[in-house]
Amino acid sequence: MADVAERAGVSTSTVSRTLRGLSTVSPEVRARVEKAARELNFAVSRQAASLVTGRTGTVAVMVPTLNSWFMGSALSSLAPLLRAAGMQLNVYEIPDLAERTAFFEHLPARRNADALLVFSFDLTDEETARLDDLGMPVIYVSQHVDGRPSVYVDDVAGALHGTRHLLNLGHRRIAFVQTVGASGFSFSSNERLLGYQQALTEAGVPLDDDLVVSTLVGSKRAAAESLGTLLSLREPPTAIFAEQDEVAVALIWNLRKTQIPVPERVSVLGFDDQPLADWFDLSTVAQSPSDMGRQAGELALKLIEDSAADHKGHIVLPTHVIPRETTAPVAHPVVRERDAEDHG
Amino acid sequence: MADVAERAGVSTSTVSRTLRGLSTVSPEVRARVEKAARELNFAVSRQAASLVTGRTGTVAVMVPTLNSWFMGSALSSLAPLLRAAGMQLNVYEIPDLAERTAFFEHLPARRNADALLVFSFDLTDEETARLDDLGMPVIYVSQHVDGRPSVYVDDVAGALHGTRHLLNLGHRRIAFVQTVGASGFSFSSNERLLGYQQALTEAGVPLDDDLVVSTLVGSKRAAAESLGTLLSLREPPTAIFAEQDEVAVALIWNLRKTQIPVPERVSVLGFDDQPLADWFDLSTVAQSPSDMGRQAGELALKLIEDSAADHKGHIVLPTHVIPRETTAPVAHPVVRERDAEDHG
DNA sequence: CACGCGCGTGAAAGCGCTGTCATGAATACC
DNA sequence: GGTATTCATGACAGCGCTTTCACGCGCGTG
Repeated sequence: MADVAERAGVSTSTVSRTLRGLSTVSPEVRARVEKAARELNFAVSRQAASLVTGRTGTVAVMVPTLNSWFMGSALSSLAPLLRAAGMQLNVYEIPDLAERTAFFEHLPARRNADALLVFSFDLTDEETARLDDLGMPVIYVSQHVDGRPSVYVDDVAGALHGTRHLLNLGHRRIAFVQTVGASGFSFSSNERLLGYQQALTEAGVPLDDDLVVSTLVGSKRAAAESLGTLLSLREPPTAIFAEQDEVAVALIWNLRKTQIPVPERVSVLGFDDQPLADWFDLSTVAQSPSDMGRQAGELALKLIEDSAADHKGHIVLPTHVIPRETTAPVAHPVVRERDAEDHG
Repeated sequence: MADVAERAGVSTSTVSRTLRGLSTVSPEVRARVEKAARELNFAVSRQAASLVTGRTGTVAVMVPTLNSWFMGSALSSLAPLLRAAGMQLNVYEIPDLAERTAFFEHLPARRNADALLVFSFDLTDEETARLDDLGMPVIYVSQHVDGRPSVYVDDVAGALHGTRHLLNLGHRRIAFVQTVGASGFSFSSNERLLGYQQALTEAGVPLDDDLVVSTLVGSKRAAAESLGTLLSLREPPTAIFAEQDEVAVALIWNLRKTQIPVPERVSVLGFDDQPLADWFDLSTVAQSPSDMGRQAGELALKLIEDSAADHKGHIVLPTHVIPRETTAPVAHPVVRERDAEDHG
């Protein structure tokens, strides 16, 4: 910076003021300084600046993985927003328990960021408490923590609407396929299950535990097993609601393999609306991680700007049912009508 | 740090030495300092440290998007590697030309990182030159730049082997579908085309410009148009080699829609081997972005460690043909045999 | 017993910025 | 026309750390 100052024939104070866009610099001087800075290829060291301002100009995000549609979309909308605000984006990928423990032990983000966005972790109370005295705003994304700023999708409503869609098509035997996935990654399982159950109850359809199965995400084989369980029930489902598109697609893949037509014989509904869903013409419940990323980013910037704001409200995002080609009216209306009479 | 020093009854120098693990600290003092640091929940400020050491403990990556299988995989393998080395990961997402210009104008990474990984950009000479005097190791990933450390996949060989696979199945009319995508994002188009041409030439099959078409990535409609072009040729292809899995899948989607059986009537071969390929049972040429990320990360750490190393060699990664269900022997061997006689 | 040497430690000088305060010039006011 | 006021600018302290250098102690050596 001294070099720039010398070249422009001013003091470092003036250079600093110019480069930070303060208004108390005369236009000619500003021009001179900017020219010098450009010529010398100068960029302010955030490190040095942060030392005195106490602000790092960095937002840290803690994510379970970078390799997923969900995180990709969320970060992809978050990043430009931060850049526009002159902030850097620091990523902590915490894929397993060991890393997680290490993270909470050392809190490497401490003093190295102005805010932390925690994505999709089911944190323990201890962990949350640890983040509380991190000395910076912490925003919980894709999860809700009482009394802390959170941004998340309304999974209950999403599953409720999805299930209603199937009910409206005449289905009564509706299975729900839960996901067991990477540890520590919260898939909001319970909330989605809850919405499913709520819709059934509301429609007067009794809950049947046999219709709720779990499967491993990303495994065709595991999907085949779950499918087998459902298809070998005394009264198999006419529709399957999978908690995640990937699982829905795995089910469809197996159904096709077995020559069971979708949706003629079995309707399949997903949840997420990731690109894969479109490729498979999968009916699904859409959520928007990019909206989530954006909202979370905006909230972070707001809290950094004005830490007194102390926003503790939750931002809840909507879902939308997207009917495509894998859901259709139930195949045997006659049987259904008798059911209806039973309940009437 | 002063607090820790006071509590432990030593000078800040000693605290600094202890916390950095220097050996010139007596065991008793070390224990005292560590205890004090733990009690005060103290963590060294990287900012302040970097001010004097000149090292930021940060690696910057410049990526065109975060929302893609390729980037997700690459970063997902890069991140833990950096964390293990005590480095932070700083992400610059440059999705469009405006951001790109801004990035090269201000070079925000300057002095805020110890190394820069540039992913998948087709940089101009000017831009490369600009990065040259960034004052830190710059590693080019998924692209090669002469005289600069680069890590990339051997696209020519990949396309060569992919095309050979189709040739070996008896195909002679093999189309190649190029990708026109997000601007600034390099898909190595030319290299893959080159490999394709090389294989044909090597097999004595004349190049036919009609068999090379371009399409927009991620658009079913665009794929339909390209497909239409190929299917309305006087002598349509019996196999299609798409430069990217996503395009291959879009082609298959359209072929199925039109009741043209894959691979019985037309073989389709992709390139990338992203998860989508597996879902569609797509035969493809596999590359490993996670290997790429790892190699690039290791190279970055090496260059940071020992800037004298001045590694300018290129790391070239292999590809593998993965035959699945969308490539099969050509349908009309009779015609082919006559062809073969023609060339004999 | 004197001397030199290594070892553990502390004092102090910055690293590159920002922010306060002082300064002087230009403008405004009575 | 003299004083008050604004305004642009510069000098300088200090943010929290690392790193040199100097110091003093205890040891081995001649």
